[in-house]
Amino acid sequence: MSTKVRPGGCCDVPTDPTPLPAAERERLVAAFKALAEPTRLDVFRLIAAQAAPVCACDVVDRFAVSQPTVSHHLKVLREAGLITVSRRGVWAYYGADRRGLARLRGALDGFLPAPLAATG
Amino acid sequence: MSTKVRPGGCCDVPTDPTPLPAAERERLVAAFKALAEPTRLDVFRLIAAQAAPVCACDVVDRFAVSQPTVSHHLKVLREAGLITVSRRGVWAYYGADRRGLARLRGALDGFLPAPLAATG
DNA sequence: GCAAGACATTGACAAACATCTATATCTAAC
DNA sequence: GTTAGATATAGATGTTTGTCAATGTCTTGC
Repeated sequence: MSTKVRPGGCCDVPTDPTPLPAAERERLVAAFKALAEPTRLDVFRLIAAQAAPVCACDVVDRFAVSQPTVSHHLKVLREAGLITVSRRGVWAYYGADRRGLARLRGALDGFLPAPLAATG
Repeated sequence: MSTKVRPGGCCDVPTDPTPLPAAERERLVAAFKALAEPTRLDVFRLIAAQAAPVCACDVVDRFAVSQPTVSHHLKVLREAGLITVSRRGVWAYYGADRRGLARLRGALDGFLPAPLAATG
């Protein structure tokens, strides 16, 4: 409905968006934040482009920032649920977490109202 | 390919991700950054959930931050290509820019390598 | 023209963050 | 056990950013 006349007469009352649990919202914000930094986005894109997990040393080699900075970015991406890590000996291998990407995509789709999301 | 043996023997050389033009990368980062702030994400969700554009005054009414702060968030979202604004008299109406959302979604899909993106 | 109201801009400030150097931890090889 | 190398953590620093109060701009109605 929402045909209530406003005091100022500017418009109708907006409808409420789909409820978003606090935990899910926090995770979503963390994921967006993780991808919102140029270097970190490139790190993620490198990792996500591989068929197999990438050695951390290769990530360090590819970027113009220091090893601790790369390590920090990897940690942020991991805590955002976008990549996973597995260790073999002294090496750490990072791979894209497809569930994280799927969650992000699902959230994007959920932003639009149902009728419009279907059309375009 | 990429079966080259590394000096350290840790792994294969990672393949290059899909090239991302600087301008497109910048726009992508701006969009992620715009959604990476809790209040701003909620503002966007409110706007995107509507079938028709929302009056700015309604956004101000709904959030616990000041009017200038809301105005700032709206500007960030607009400059990120996620919402558009149209004015009628003294009022400003904000609506979701579906192209911005589509662009974001397309980027997410492009992160994974082709074979995996199809399956997962 | 003037007053009122809606929205945008400015300037200031505290918190968050990306980055570095230095150091710690942990594994493998000898 | 000691050394070397890969990765993670800690502390410091300059920049970015979210927020507010104050003010500016622009439109409407009298």
